[in-house]
Amino acid sequence: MTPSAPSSDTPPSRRIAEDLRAAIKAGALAPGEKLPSERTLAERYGTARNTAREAIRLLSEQGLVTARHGSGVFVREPQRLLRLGSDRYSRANRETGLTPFRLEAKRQGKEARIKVVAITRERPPQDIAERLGVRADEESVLHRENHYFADEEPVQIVSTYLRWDEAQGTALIQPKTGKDGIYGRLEELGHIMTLVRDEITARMPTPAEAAVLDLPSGVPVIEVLHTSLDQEDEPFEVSRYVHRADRTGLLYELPVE
Amino acid sequence: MTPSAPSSDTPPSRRIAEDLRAAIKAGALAPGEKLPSERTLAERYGTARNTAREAIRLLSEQGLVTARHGSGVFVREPQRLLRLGSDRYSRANRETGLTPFRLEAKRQGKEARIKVVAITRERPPQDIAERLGVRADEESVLHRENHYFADEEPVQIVSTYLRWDEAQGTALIQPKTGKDGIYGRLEELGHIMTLVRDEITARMPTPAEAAVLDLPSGVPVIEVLHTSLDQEDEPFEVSRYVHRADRTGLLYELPVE
DNA sequence: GAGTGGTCTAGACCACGAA
DNA sequence: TCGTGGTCTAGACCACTCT
Repeated sequence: MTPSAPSSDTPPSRRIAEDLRAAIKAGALAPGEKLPSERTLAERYGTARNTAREAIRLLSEQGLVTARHGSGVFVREPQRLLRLGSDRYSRANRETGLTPFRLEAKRQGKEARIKVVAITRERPPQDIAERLGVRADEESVLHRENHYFADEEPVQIVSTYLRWDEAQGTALIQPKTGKDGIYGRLEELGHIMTLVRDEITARMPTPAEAAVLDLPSGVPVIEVLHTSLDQEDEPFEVSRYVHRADRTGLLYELPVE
Repeated sequence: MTPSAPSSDTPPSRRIAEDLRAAIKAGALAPGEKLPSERTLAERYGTARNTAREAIRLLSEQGLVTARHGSGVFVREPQRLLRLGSDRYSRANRETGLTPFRLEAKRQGKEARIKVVAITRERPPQDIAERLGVRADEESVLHRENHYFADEEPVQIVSTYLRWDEAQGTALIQPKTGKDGIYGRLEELGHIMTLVRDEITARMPTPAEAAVLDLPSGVPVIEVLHTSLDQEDEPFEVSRYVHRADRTGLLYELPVE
């Protein structure tokens, strides 16, 4: 709103950043376009290269530009979002034979791929244990970790936790869980999904997440802690979704009253 | 996961950052605790001060630490989240006489304050116009902008958009909208809220938002584009919520099928 | 006043990408 | 090969906080 006068006392690095930001917002620097090089900016503003570099760092922290080593700094292109709707858990969608992720990817003409990273018995993290109703000090859960790709680009990390005593010896500990996926198997175990609870936060990625998701700086992740409750209001599955925020939108539709 | 061996070829700044990150995760550096000063780190690792500084910058980008000018760099303390539940739009809650925000703040023993920043007639942004079903090339909406504070700390920016032709001349253009707030007035205009649609994304804040919300670096915002639909499935109110992500969690509970 | 982070300089060498 | 960003050095001065 108030441009707050990038006046004389604002340091050069911010001045440069302000100018570039304005140029980007005004469209003078279009998405995908290359910014002047650090050395050029430095000369143009009569500063040291590090000062121009600091300006660009500020922009990249804001998610406006991405540096590509060896080739330049570019205005980031707005990404089309994968819209994950609140109907993604519904049985109707399940019966298409496509998982919600595949469905959404297909809608955008992208190829979905899911990589099974790990299927292990573990001690659950505290927040998972609380929600699943199991002990955090025992190896009480089966942990399935998957990475999801759209057109070979990683877009989400999913960690699913199930009670070990239920999963043990079933297809749930196999890479391929069969028709309708894990929810199909869980239904056979007597769990009809009747209510889901999604707890949503956002934060900056850990270095490990940034590596897996191939995240440039200035892109946060959305974390969804998802709990499935059955016909007896018992939680039977908890998952942690970590989405790259520049590729993902969530959509919740709910009746009021 | 794989610590990926912070080996000999990783640059000193990352090495320092890795070490500090490990110390924080292990609890050797507790939340609220002060890190060694940049000059101390530089000496300890035998580098220039700028290199130690770069390490700290990496951590602050990850949201792990906050620098306080003149006093030091501190491990960020986990904040208790304001949990905004999907029942926040329900009439039942409305009838407590407290807005959802006041309700949640009260639950945490915090004092809520709402500041009316602007009430103006405007041309709506494109995304708002689409959802409200009005023209984007005319001054077709009333825009109410509010800032929300918990214990005098800003936590969200809310921009509410209503059709100008409806709002004009009613209490909706007043700072105080009367009993049950704007939804009370909109109900008098014949709009019963029957369905809400929330579209959720996360991103880094703009400089203006960072200023209003008093955001340290490494803290993203959650943006919720909220649409209220009435008994005829017509949208009658669209709001954009911008929450600081380190203070806000969203909670959606929904029946399946 | 002493110690802290914030900003800047004027260099240097390296790693990567495109031609 | 050349231009780009990535990292680093060894200084400097300023602005802020705390005591």
